[in-house]
Amino acid sequence: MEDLLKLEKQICFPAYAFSRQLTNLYRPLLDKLDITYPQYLVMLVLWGEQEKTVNQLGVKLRLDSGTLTPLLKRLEQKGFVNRTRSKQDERVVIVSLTEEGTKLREQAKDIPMKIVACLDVSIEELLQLKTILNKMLID
Amino acid sequence: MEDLLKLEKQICFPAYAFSRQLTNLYRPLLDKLDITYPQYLVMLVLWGEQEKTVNQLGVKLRLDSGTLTPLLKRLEQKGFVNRTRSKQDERVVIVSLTEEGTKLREQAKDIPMKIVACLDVSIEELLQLKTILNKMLID
DNA sequence: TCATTTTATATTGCGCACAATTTAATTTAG
DNA sequence: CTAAATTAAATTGTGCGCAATATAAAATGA
Repeated sequence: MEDLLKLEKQICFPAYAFSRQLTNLYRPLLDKLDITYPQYLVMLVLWGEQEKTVNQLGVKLRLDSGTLTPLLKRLEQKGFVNRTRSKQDERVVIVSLTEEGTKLREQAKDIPMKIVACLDVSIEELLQLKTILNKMLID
Repeated sequence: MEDLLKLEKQICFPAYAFSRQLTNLYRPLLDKLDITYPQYLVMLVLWGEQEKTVNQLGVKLRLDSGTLTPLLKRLEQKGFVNRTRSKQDERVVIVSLTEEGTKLREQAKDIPMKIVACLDVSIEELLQLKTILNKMLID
């Protein structure tokens, strides 16, 4: 008789609520760096790789130019990234870290730890969650 | 040496990406009912309980009036819900299903099945995911 | 070669999310 | 009983997300 049209039966609602809860947990920490959670994700990529095209960022973060272009302009305005057209291909925009953007990493280094502490579950469960989620991500 | 400031090391990014992937999976199905995913969540609650105040919806869905008020106005405009002030307490707005809103349930009944089919993982893993996520939801 | 197609980014428009503030009704305390 | 505090929604403003479209540069092909 199980009625799948019950909020309590849904898997999708917890995923949606959890995702929002996460960005709310990040908010006070990221406020100190003057960036938002999606902006932080871009910075994470750039801290790892120095520079990326808009397209490459989009593939990594699963976001399109409609989201990234204005977001990157805001990061540029804050002075954390540069946006320059590629000389070889004028269509391509290369996003790179400024000195300020590079330095920001220092202030961000203990954020992951603090977030995990908030979540108050075991590392095993976190890894388990990550494994399942990654498996469920299509592509 | 593990560098937690790596996108690949983050648990939060898969959660964020998965949540967006879900609403993208729902979109083509919900387009046919002319509602969005957050609107669908409101309908789920009302299909179960007939009527709720804005506050009660907010508690269940973890959304505030800043999000719900305009969303509910859109559902009202589509003819799926009524919004009426409580006679006992004029501050309270009661949201209830219209006949159209009630009928919409019929068209939604196989959506959960279709979504699960898209995800292509075992029921056990889904339940495991749901358990962990619910555990991680604070409150 | 030069029109056609493809690709990369940008723009527009809509609907969330959420912080901060406002408005108005109810509760409470003195 | 009334001033102060609390509560419920609404409003305002900012930043995503994403569909749809536009723009412009590069690649392809007859």
